[in-house]
Amino acid sequence: MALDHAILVSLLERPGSGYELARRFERSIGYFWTATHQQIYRVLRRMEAEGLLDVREVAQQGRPDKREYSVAAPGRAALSRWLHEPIEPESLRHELAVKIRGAAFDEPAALAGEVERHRRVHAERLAHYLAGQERDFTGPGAPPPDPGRELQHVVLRGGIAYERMTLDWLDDVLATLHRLAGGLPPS
Amino acid sequence: MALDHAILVSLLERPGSGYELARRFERSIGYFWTATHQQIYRVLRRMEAEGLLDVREVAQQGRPDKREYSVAAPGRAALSRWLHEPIEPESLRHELAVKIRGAAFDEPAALAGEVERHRRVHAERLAHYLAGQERDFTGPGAPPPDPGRELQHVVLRGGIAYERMTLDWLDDVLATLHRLAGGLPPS
DNA sequence: GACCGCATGTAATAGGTTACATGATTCG
DNA sequence: CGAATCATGTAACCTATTACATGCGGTC
Repeated sequence: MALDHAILVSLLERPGSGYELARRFERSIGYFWTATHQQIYRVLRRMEAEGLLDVREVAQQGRPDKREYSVAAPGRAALSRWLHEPIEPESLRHELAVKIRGAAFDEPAALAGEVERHRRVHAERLAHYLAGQERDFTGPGAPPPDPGRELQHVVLRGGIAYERMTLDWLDDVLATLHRLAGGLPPS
Repeated sequence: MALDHAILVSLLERPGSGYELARRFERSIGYFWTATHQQIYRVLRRMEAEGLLDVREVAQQGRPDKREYSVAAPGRAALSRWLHEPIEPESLRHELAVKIRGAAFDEPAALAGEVERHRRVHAERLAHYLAGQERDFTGPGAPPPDPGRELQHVVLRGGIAYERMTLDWLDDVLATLHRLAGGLPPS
């Protein structure tokens, strides 16, 4: 049920439509929780029916109308209850690692291209996070800090640390694949 | 469909029963892919029906019989095909990060206990990985390296790097929560 | 006698992805 | 005129989790 809570947090940070939420799940919130628009619309309907959210139809000029959701009192209470419950520390789910172990039963060197592609994607994500950090937190035009922003920043620092760690690890993987491919480079 | 491939890799590394696979998914393979026994039994049945796996009924003394699965030729081909397909670099899914951002709308300090609990779990995992590394790869009794083991080792190093990064990040989170709780410590 | 480990499953539900569908407006 | 963006949804399917269920053998 964590999508429910991610939506509550995002709507508390700023009310918005399903479409806007879907876009946030491609950026900011999406750094650590993903969801597609189909899923978001489904959950929004359910949460509205459960009385956790309020809706306001907003007419717009030059654009389709939208349904702007905001968090109702019971929604806030539900979030608060969840925040005080313990959750299970979660485990990784890393498909590429399955491939790497599987490479032992195929040509290990054939995987290098795929690993390099992943490396590029992670390098882009890191650059994107760093730009966001500069823009929203550490740069000259950034708004002054407050508790909510401090917490957003520490989560972003987690994303940055994750991408840096991943890049280092993928370099290790590439070096290992090259070593296995024959030429042992000088140690 | 990645559970299928994780099972193929694990059975190629060593044939085994559903029960044994479930145990491996709590250790080694489970470092980067999780699955419960219910799911594993269901998928094994399907993969057997699809001809990807062979089964052998093994009678045991003092224990229930078991169905030992191994990878059939079509299974090996399916794995090889998958290894040559690109996969999407995946995104994090970190429930604790949702909680941290949500803490802005509750008492931030109340989250410190939960974060510390997660920190302890990750410290235990790191210790467990390091012990496994010593036992299986770097210690004196470890078997000699071969390509398959090198690849297992580089995946384990990824798990170690992940846990170290997570511990550092959780320390950052705790420091941030304490700072928000009032006393600004000397910088 | 109670509990743990080995071994296998079913059933119900929840969560998530993919494909399909519609319709307006703006930009090149 | 075509493509992209804004905006909302349905339907089918697949994947994953939780709860329930059984039975033997060994250990405390």
